[in-house]
Amino acid sequence: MRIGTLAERLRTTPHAIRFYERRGLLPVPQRADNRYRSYTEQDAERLRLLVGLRQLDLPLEQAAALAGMCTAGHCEQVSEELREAISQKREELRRRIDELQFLDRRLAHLAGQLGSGETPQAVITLGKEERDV
Amino acid sequence: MRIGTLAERLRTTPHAIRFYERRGLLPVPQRADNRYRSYTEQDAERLRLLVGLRQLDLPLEQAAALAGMCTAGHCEQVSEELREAISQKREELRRRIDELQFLDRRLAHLAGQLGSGETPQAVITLGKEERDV
DNA sequence: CTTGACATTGGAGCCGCTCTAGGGTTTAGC
DNA sequence: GCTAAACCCTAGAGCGGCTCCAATGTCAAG
Ligand SMILES: [Zn+2]
Ligand SMILES: [Zn+2]
Ligand SMILES: [Zn+2]
Ligand SMILES: [Zn+2]
Repeated sequence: MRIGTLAERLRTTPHAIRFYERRGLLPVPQRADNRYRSYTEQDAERLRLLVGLRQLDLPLEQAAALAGMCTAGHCEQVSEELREAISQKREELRRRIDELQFLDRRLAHLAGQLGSGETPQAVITLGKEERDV
Repeated sequence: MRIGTLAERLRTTPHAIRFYERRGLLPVPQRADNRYRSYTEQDAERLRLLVGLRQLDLPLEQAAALAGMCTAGHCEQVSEELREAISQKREELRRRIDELQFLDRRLAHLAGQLGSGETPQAVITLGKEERDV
């Protein structure tokens, strides 16, 4: 299978696949006579795992490592590490969501102040730094 | 005032300030005899606005542009543009928060499946691509 | 005088792609 | 057989917004 076909099947792009390869995150595939990359079903399966793990927003290196292990049959260990990674990611998500919601409330408040005639300087307070130093 | 002092007052770093300057987002400050950057209160005020706007997570270029305009006295217009930018940013935030919450639910579901003995491959479904093509 | 904190410059590194330039190859229709 | 579209190749730049590094210069306190 050629790179475009593989990319389409996994809803990614040839660029991304080549990028993973350059980074050493995927086994170097065979080449046809015309130098086109030629992927097996096993290659595809491994990449499918990698892409799937990336969609969980795991760091690329970790996603690639887990995909490699799993393909090599260490599914138990992958399962373990994955549970751990998921729990960490969920904590990170909770923090991030809180941040974004906080920012949203701040923006709502600001919009209100601007609407009632406050100047930008007055509104972008930042605490007028010097006061609390 | 030197760059370190200014950075501390605005809770940013000398690196960041020089970075803004290199990007042409801040007026080039005067230099002392020793070639150290020397900032006036007006410089500080302008940077304060920039930093404040960045904390609202406006794009750097836009934050810098608004800070410049405001410093130049076009506060009305800034106020207008800022309201618009805030409303757009809030939409973006809503979308982003939805995404993150969706991912969080997915992760929770996955953790459950892994806990009840499913293999990673089975769980990182991705729809087993071929089916819906 | 020495030590340490501060300043200077230019440039690399982070993340994970995405896109471009400048080629070569395959494929479908006519 | 020919042409045009769509694919493939490589190497490298670019994105945002800093952060950090190296190598060097400057200055205040003890
Ligand atoms: Zn496995
Ligand atoms: Zn208020
Ligand atoms: Zn103003
Ligand atoms: Zn289910």
